[in-house]
Amino acid sequence: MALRRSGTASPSAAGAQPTSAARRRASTVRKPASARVNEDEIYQRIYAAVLDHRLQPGTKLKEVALAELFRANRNVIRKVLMRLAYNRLVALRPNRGAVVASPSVEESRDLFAARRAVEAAIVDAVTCKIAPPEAKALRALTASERDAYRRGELRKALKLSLKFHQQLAAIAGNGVLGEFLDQLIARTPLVVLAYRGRGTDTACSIDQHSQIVDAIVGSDAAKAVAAMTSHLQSLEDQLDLNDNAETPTDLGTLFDVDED
Amino acid sequence: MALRRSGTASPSAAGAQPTSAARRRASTVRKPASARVNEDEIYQRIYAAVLDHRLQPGTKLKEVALAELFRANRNVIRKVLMRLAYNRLVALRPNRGAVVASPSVEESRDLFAARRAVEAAIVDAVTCKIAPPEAKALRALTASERDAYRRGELRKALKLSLKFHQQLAAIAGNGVLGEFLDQLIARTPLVVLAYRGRGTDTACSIDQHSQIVDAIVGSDAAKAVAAMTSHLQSLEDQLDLNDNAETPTDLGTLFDVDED
DNA sequence: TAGAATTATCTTGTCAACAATATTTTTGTT
DNA sequence: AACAAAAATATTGTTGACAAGATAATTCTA
Repeated sequence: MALRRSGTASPSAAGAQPTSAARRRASTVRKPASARVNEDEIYQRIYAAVLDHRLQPGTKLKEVALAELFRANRNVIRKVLMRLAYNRLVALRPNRGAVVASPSVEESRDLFAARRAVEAAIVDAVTCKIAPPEAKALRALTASERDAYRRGELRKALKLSLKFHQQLAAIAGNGVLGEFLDQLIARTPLVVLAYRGRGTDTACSIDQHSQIVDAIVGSDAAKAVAAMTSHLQSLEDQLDLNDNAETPTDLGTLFDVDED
Repeated sequence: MALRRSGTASPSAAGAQPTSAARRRASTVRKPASARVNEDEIYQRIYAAVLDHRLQPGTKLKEVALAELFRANRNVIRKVLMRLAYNRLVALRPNRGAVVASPSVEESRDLFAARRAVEAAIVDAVTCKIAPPEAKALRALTASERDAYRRGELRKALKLSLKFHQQLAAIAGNGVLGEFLDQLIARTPLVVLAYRGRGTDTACSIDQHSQIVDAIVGSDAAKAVAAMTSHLQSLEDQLDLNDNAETPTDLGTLFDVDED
């Protein structure tokens, strides 16, 4: 965090135009190709591209192409890829570059199990130390979440849903658990994208969020934990995590095809 | 992982001698100063130095000094420092270099709370899916741990104690939780060193480990979780995590003194 | 002599060229 | 035409030099 820099150097250096190959790949991330961007913006950009399914699992992320695309040095790209690899959003194979990660069924299950463990602990802590203003803030969050859903603003609703979980972590006040949750949240969408089944999607989650808050303000820790656990379980249940699924995207990865 | 390389280049290149400043610092890590070492060996070396208290919290880790010391490129050092920063063993301040992390009291408490959450989940999973051979392996581990203690081989005993926790994670079979535990275990010794109080130390932990195994093989998940939780709690209780402690090592950090 | 401003030195951040490895294309053989 | 070997290309890994920033030392002023 806090790696900010003033940036925005003079764009007059009319030097290197991206190669045609780089331009082709550039269309995948779709960027105005203007000023150079700093490190964590590149991170966010690629991250968003992965989550929006614009970059499918298995896609190779070549350093020079990304560097030319973002008008950044290859060194910066390298750091970004390392960060992404750390969060398991990309896989970094020695001497063979980075590819968008394709989480296995097992990994997906583990991820949700880990979320249950971590968020159960968070909810438990929150129930013990919740104060009226914080409870109010949680209520407000679920309310605006519900609003967004009713208006059909799915994008915003999803964002607020994320914020709900992170808000709980903030109230719990455990920085370490907070970091873990961030990591888990970062990895979840990739799993959801890879294995999403029938699309009840997140529609029902708002009620579940409310139930969690109810239990918390009622100081019923066991109930709150149970509500959170079943909430996450229902999310996992919406996925197609059957062993017969044969990991749809892994096929592309296996043969190393990156269709443009 | 698996970044191994054949390495061991000819040490005959009698070129650049380390500067006197670099040599002074070198004494802190104490290394024969021979052949160049690869990335994760450097990582392990610095990690061990931090845990052995040879590198006190707050000590600056300058890139060139480390590079000369390990006969490595600055780039390699940089990657190592990033990895260490990721595991919170060092703090990476922009434009100001890396220092050995000095965990706060709050962070230390959070760490143990997180361990309780994660390891509780692990123990719970283990109790559900334990098989006879694995149970036997756990027994063997605690046995050799006890042996090491009786022989006074504290170093080995500590190592086996670590292995016990990691073995549980392995049996649980959840890779994500396993990674989390690894991170937590990596950070724990720094906290223990910074805040260790009266030295009952880890002497009692062997019995507690046995109790955990007992509950597991007895298929009593609740009891096993409770045993693990109280085990970790007793470890935390051995530390001086009172707010009045004024974070002993932070003083050195504050004034940026790195006494050689 | 104490404190502030300036200069000098040291340290990290950035970059471009080179080396090593992997991938693709071409060529030759059966 | 299908397969294997070899060359050509492309991609990642490494290195050293330079720029930007921070720290330490010096000089100047009150």
